[in-house]
Amino acid sequence: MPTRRTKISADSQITEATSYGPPAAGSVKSAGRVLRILEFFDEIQRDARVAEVAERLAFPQSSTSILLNCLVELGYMDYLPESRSFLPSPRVTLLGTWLDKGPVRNGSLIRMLEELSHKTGDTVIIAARNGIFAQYIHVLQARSAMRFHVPPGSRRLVVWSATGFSLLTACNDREIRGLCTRTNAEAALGIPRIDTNQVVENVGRTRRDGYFFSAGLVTPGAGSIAIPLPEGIDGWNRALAVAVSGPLQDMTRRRAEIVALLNDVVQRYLRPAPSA
Amino acid sequence: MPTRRTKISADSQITEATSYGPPAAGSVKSAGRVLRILEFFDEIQRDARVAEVAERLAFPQSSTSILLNCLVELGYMDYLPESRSFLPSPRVTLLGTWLDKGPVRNGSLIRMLEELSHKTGDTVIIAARNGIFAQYIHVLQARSAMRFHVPPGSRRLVVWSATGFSLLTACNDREIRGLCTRTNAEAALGIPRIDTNQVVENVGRTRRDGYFFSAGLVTPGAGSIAIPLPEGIDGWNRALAVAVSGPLQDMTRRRAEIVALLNDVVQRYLRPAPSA
DNA sequence: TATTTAATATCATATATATGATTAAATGGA
DNA sequence: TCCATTTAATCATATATATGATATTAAATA
Repeated sequence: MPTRRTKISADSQITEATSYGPPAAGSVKSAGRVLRILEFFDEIQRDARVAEVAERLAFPQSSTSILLNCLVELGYMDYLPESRSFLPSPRVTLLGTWLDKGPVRNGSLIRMLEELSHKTGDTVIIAARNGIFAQYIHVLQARSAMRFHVPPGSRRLVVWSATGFSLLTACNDREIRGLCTRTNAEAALGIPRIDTNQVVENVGRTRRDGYFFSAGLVTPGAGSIAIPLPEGIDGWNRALAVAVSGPLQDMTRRRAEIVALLNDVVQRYLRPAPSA
Repeated sequence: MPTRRTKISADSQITEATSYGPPAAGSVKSAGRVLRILEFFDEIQRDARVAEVAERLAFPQSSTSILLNCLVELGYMDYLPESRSFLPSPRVTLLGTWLDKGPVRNGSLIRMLEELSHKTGDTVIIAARNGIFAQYIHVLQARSAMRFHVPPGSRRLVVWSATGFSLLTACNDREIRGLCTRTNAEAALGIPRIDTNQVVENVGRTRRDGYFFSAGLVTPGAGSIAIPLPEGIDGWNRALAVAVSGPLQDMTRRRAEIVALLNDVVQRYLRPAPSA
């Protein structure tokens, strides 16, 4: 039996957030908060005051105040005295720009998401694999009235979610089965046991169809249509998947339309020239 | 006597790092560390192990280990088991991308810096104003043997540095004088008193010449040539300045050449079409 | 201007984090 | 395989942070 280093760290880091679903707790509180604050601004795309940040992220007002002022001090936030509001500084924009010379950095991935969001009105998600999870690394919230709010950073089991199946299309069956075993071992806390054969089958279907339709697979009442992005899309060969998510009824009805749209935008934004 | 809110928070946040120069302490330790880690990867542009990060950033190894694993947990870092190394995830790339539809986001600012770095071999800096400081929000380290290492986040007095004078070209004399007063009040801890008239004169010269040459103004033995960037370059009207920095002798000798190069790259990368 | 309301900073302290020392694991030779 | 070496995780605890309550400030209104 090979000892797995990974297992150790996973155990120690995942405390009460051991289960899947909602965001990861993350052991260092303010570390996570800083990033959630930056993502919050990413979501609202305007300046915001202490009270608003505190409320939306459910941080205590006093802590939020201290943290925001600390970020100003460090040069990652600007303070706008006239409105007593905060806004990420250009220093943030530069973080991570080097990572990707391709679609992420040049903005075509973002533009693609914006078109998807605009044309569907639904929640649009990019997911990447993180351990046994598919983690939502970027979320454009739905603009429709009836909507599920999906916080960025949310996780779903990679072996049991629409985005997960899409991510797994890049893996062979042996790897997939290994992940199922690992998932059943690590995440087996009240979660129904994952059926390995069914996972392999679902991934296979995703490969054949080019997408996966989830009808309330994780969230009852929610439907998701996910497709894998072309490999190498992010510069270092890490699989990514995009999903459109909304009320199940809605997704079911518009399934064909959304699948067509997804294929279309991927084709237009990500295929043509992978040059800068 | 008007009460200034800003003053209060400045006092409480700036502890022992009250003086200018080296990086700001920032009150929330791990908040700052997270961002310094991301910037570190920005600097080395490859994966790195715990030990290396710990050493280069002078964090304790144990703290570094915990923090990196926490970032993996949160989905901001990828762990590469085969090399036991870490690398920022695509989630980081998306932070702050919305902020700027212009040169920062589309990469032309970055490409401009890269060309500057390549052609001069010297340290290349972008600075933005942060309170009474010009803060280095992005730094490409020199590739020459004899070099000063300039950590990103470093600060200089905006009223007494090459980048500062460049940033102040966007301000009128009244604002500049106000900043001098404020600087003398807030930062007067062993720093020679700033001569307001001389500051106004230096900014004026920067306006006329289009650049400012600093001969060891802050760091003895170091020379800097700074120029203001066109306004609105970052999408929300925040002044930015670019500087090339190196050994004073070197800078003095190549002054004309570097000034010409700076003007040239700004012209080529940032003037043409401010469209996406 | 005085008063009310809303928003944010500050304070003391309970609590979570950061750290040096240690243990455990992985790697590379003999 | 075993040992030496390198690297990273873990532990207990000193220390720094997070927080509810409160004071302060600014804005809105009379």
